[in-house]
Amino acid sequence: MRPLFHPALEDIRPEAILYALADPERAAIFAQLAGAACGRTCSALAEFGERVIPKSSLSNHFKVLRESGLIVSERQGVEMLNQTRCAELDERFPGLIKAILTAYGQFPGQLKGRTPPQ
Amino acid sequence: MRPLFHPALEDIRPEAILYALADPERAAIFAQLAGAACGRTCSALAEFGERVIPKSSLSNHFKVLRESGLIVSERQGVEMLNQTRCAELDERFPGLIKAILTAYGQFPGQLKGRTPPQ
DNA sequence: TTCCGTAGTTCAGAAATTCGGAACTATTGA
DNA sequence: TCAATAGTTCCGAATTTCTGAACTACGGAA
Repeated sequence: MRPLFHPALEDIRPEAILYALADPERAAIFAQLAGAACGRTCSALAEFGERVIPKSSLSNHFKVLRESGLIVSERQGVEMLNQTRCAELDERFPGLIKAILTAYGQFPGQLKGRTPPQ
Repeated sequence: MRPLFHPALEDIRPEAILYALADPERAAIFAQLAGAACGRTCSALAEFGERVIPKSSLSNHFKVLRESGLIVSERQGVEMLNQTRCAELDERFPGLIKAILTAYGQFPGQLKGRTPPQ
């Protein structure tokens, strides 16, 4: 298992962010992470409406989000804890993440992940 | 030659916009259109740094931009005049287009299209 | 220490998408 | 009618995406 790669803030590229969030499943995962108070595991975000995302696909989604610079993942025992890099990102690309999440937010049917438990 | 399709404003989807602009070539084309005072033809935007974009690829880029709702294309004699739908889009997805163009703008090497003649 | 269960990663082949040259269509002007 | 220009469509090759199956990593129980 190779160590997880996280790009430095200055290496984050806009096209990678747009690519990562152009997939509604990934956008839903990211939106849930952005809405959660604390980090969340991969498997906690495996539902997208009716569909249960296969775990290899889910793993790949997290990899894309991580390597594009949108999230940080940290191993916590058996699980991975994932968190957004929203604050950093907003410094680098002002308004970008918020505008994207707002745009998706206008499509109630679009971000179909399970509502995070409070 | 089938007639050109342009989605209605309310049918424009955020994932389509992100997908279209996740490609640096398309983003460069769009940025130039956004910066131009008047509409521009396809062939006027065929350069991306060193590379000359093949015309079938260029045609496809314009199709993707058009069908995602980012531009309108109108035949003007032999040519096509292309313009952005920035104003409309900003109403629907506030701040989105500007944030994306600003993000790309931070990478001088990224948007390599030819500078439009004044 | 070994074994088991859970969480996530990696691999590999199938399916889908993208790329771009060549052929085609549309329009204008001679 | 013909030639030239601008852009589109077609289609095969190359690349990318998807996902089941096998694998790795870690923790807990005995």
